[in-house]
Parts: sequence; C-alpha cells; structure tokens
Amino acid sequence: MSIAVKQKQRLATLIKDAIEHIIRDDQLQVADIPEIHLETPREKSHGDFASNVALVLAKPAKKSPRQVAELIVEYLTDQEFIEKVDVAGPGFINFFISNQWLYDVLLTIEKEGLNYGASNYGKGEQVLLEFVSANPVGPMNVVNARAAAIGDTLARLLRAVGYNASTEYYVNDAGVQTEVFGRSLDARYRQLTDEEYPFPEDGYPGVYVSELAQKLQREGMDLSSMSDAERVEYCRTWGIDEMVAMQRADLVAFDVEFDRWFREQDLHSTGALEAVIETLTNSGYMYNEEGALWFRSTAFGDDKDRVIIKTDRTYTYVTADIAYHYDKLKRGFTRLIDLLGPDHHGYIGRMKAAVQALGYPKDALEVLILQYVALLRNGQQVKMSKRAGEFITLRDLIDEVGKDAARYFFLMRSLDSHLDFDLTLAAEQSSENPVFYIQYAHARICSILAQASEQNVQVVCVSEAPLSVLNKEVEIDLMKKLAELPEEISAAALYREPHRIARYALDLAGIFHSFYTHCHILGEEGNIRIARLALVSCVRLVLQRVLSLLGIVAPERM
RNA sequence: GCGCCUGUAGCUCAGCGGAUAGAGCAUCGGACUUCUAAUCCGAGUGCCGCAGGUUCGAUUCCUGCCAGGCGCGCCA
Repeated sequence: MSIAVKQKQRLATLIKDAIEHIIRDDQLQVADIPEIHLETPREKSHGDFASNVALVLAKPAKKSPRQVAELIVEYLTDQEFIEKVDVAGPGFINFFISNQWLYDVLLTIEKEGLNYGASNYGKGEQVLLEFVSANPVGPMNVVNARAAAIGDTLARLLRAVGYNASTEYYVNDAGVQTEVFGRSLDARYRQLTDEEYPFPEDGYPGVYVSELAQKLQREGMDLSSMSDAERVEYCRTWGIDEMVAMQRADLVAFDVEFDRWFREQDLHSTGALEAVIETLTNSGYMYNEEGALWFRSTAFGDDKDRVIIKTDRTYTYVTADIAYHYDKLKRGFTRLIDLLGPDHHGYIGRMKAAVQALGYPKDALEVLILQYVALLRNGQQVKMSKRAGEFITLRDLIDEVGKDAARYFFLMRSLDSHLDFDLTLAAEQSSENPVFYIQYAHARICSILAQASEQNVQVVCVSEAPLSVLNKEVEIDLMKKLAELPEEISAAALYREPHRIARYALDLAGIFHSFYTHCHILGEEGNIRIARLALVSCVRLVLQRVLSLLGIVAPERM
C-alpha cells in the first residue's frame, strides 16, 4: 500500500473512532457510518488531507454540516503526527500532518527503485490486450499509431499493477482484400516490363505497392512460368509477409513489440471456424434463414442477428473474429481487452454476444474505443486521401517528429478525445514542447548528480540523509507529487486512462523546474546539500519510472 | 431514424459529486557573475453548449434539446 493511502486510512480510522464515540455519547443519531473518504485538496490552505464526512452525515443527523464537523474534531483523539485540524468551507475537516510521511515516501522510492508505484491489484490475472491489428495490405495510419502508443502503455500499466498482460496483433491475412492486394502487386510487377499492363480498378493505389513490386523483382521468385492464379496467390502471400515485416519494423521503431502476431489464416487452416460454429450450433444460438446461417446475437442484446455463413457458403469476417476470440479464451485468458477505432463501435454488441454464447461472462471481453486523430501542420489540417494513397503513416510520423514526441502526443489525451495532433509543435525542440520539458528535467538532475560525483561531494543513501531539513514549500510540493504516483498508476491502469501518466510526468517536471530555480544544491553545504541530493535522486528515479511507462527515453544530457 | 464520441479561457485540452473550475500554447511584463534560460516568476481571460431533474452541494450523475465528428452490409 502506498504511503499516501496509508495516511488516508490512518485518518479515516481516527474519524471513524470519533464518530462511534459520538454516537455512544448520544451526541449524534445516525443509523450507520458512511465510508470515510479522504482526499488531497488542491488548495494548500485546505491541508494535506481533507474529509467530507460531515457533509454526508449532516442530513441523517439532522444537524448542520459544520456542527457535525466540529463535533468530530472535538472527539478526535490526539495524535502526534497531526499538527492541526480545521473545519472549513461548508463543513470539510482539513488535516495538517507532519512531514514524516513525505520522508517515508523518499525512503520507499529508494527501496523500490524503478518499481516504485507497483501494486498487485491484478493478482496475476491473465489479460490479453489486442491492439493496432491494421490490415496487412497497406501502411499503418495515424489512428493505428495512436492505438500502438496507447495499447503499449496500457500493457505496461497493467503489468505494473499486477496483471499478467500479454499483447497481440491480429493479422487479417485471409480476407478478400488480401486478394485485391495480390492482384495489385502482380499488376505493378507486370508494369515493370509492360507499361501498358492495366491496373485493377479496385486495386490499391499507394506507391508502396510499386516499391514492393520492385523488391519482388529483385528478391522474389520468377513469376513468368506461373499461371495467372498462381501469380496472384504468390503475390498475395509474399506481399503480405513483406507488409507484416514492415509493420513490425515500424512498430519496433515506435518501441512497441507484441508478444504474438496472430494470423487469421491459422484459424482457417486449423478448422477453427467450423469448430466454433459447431459449438454455437450445439448451444442453440444458430439458425438457418434465407439460405444463410445466422448467429442469434440479439439473445444477448445485440441490435440484430449476424450472418455467419453467407448464401455463397463463405464466411463473414465476424465468423473469423468469433473464432479468434474463442481461441483467446481457450488459451486461458480471463479478460480480453480489444482496443479499436471508432468505426468499430458497432462491433461491440456482436462480440460480447459471441463471448456469452460461448459460455463466458459478459465482461470477459472489454472493448475500448479510440477516437480519431486529426493532423495539423502550421495550424492547418493535413488533408489525406486513402483513395489516392496519400496519407501520413506511422513511419512518416516517427521521421517527422521523433518517436518520443509522437508517443507523448498520443498519450497526453484521453482515449475519448478526438485528438488534434500538431506536427509543427511536436517537431519543435523547444520549451513549447512538453516532451522536451519533461526530458529536460531528467537531464538536469543527471547533470547535478554527475557534477556531485566529479566534485567528490558526499552522496549518501536516502535512509542516512537528514531529510527533516527538507521543509521549504517547493520541496514539500515535490515530495507530495512523488507520493501521488502509486495512486496515479493504479487509476491509469484500472480506468484504462494512460493520459493520467502523461499529465503526471508534466506536473512533476514542472514542480522540479521550479524547485531547481529556487533551491540550489551543490552551492549549499552540509545537511541541506545532502538532503536535496537525496531528494533529486528520487525525482530522477520517478521520472525514469514514468517515462518508461510512457515508452519515452530519459536522456542524461540534452 | 438508431448507436458511439465530443462540446470547459482566443487555441489545444485536464478536471467528472464538493470549498475561489485548472494546465500548456498564444498575449504582456520581469529574472542568467552561482548545479543546462530547452528554465523560472508575475499579469488576465470563462452563461463549464442550452433547458429541466436528482442532491445539503452538479462542470461532474439522469432526461430532453442544439451543434460537430464517426458508424449503422450476406464489406473487412
């Protein structure tokens, strides 16, 4: 349990004891005591922690909130660590407590190091996080890039709170689009020797297909002796393997590595679709109508039933997706998280229905919807046309603004937010760019610590440092911020809100920069210097911790 | 028509049941003989889309409406 949470519990217990005592003395008539909730007020004059119990208790007690608050304060047993208790505003009880807990935070950070803030909420539960899963017939776009950053950091967060999280990329290598892709590649290949050769009307227009054709000419098999069908099939499989390899390489450059790349084709070749259809049929959720086989997803709240086998006896894409999710569940994952684009929200109902029809609980599947990204350059929206094959890819983004800035910009907003990504700002290496602001804080600390060691300044471990000299306002602010991290990590992981960590990093860097200006370290002597060195080394560890959760480099020099 | 997301400072967005609604950018004015000025300090700005409801208390929860984005196939 984090130090901050411990303080809250300590105070909550005191309050509860006081209320019980008040009831025993018949000063207050209430049926039961509400849950005592302690919060950290944003306003410093409201103390270190505050409680609203009196406001909640006022009505059942038929007294004014302030009267209740006064009564509680009166009954609080004296504690050494409590310096002052106020009743303020409409009836809040504000606690001012001694700084010892903040020094304990520093000790904890030193002890836990880069694991600071970890917990065991997940208790090792097996979670499978699926994200990106872009079609292997084209480069990844900016929504895929956003999904990559969010999904990857979410996985890191889930691991930090004790889940056994795996990541997976589903490769749609079996659909009709892959056949179109095969024909497109074949046509471009033929055009290398025959300029007149026609390009399919429904073909993929992007230049990457032509580039792939040139690579095929250099490295692939000789296609001249093949039949038309053989050529297209070869182009399809060879081309998709190439595309997948490219996607994987781009994601690696983005510091996103998947535990597994799952091929849809494997479901088809192992008979997984037939198997899942049989399972659903045996459970009574399938019926024939108008020459097609339907899944009664409305039995679980979906808008309409879904076709599983079309009249032409082929499967719909939903069929493979159901088989895929069944496969995930059978592998022992008790919670599946899918991170999808906004155009897939209609898909939630049918997949949740499928999971239930297969005998698993409804919330075994959790679908997170990511909203769109608009790219801005010099204040103008960047126009993209998928038809013309003109759009900014993940690779372009990394080349233009760098991996760290790109990840930060995707992670700084909530999933629900329609993100405006300002390329000009992200590429800027200046104070306006939040990424550099955070990294600069880290570099500054490294510089101080390096100079301390050059100058043979005594650096002791936190447990031996005279921490009680850390009592200036900005020092307290800094330690309080450090104390918040464990709760921030839990909230970010459990509510699937990675942007909390991006914001936390920015806040922490801001307080550090202010501290840096107001409090010198190497220029000071004795206890102050020793204690501040201990403090900044803790700040450095925490910055490293949050940057690594965000997948952003913590540079030693800038 | 139905569904999802959004509407908060000039701009981009936090906050999502509590006390005087915040941050960055933009604007203006200060601070480098001392650990990196990629920094700091100060200044001001808000019918929290509109209207009801729940509550001791609503930007936060509920309902309706308005506006914007995106979906709604025996496509994937």
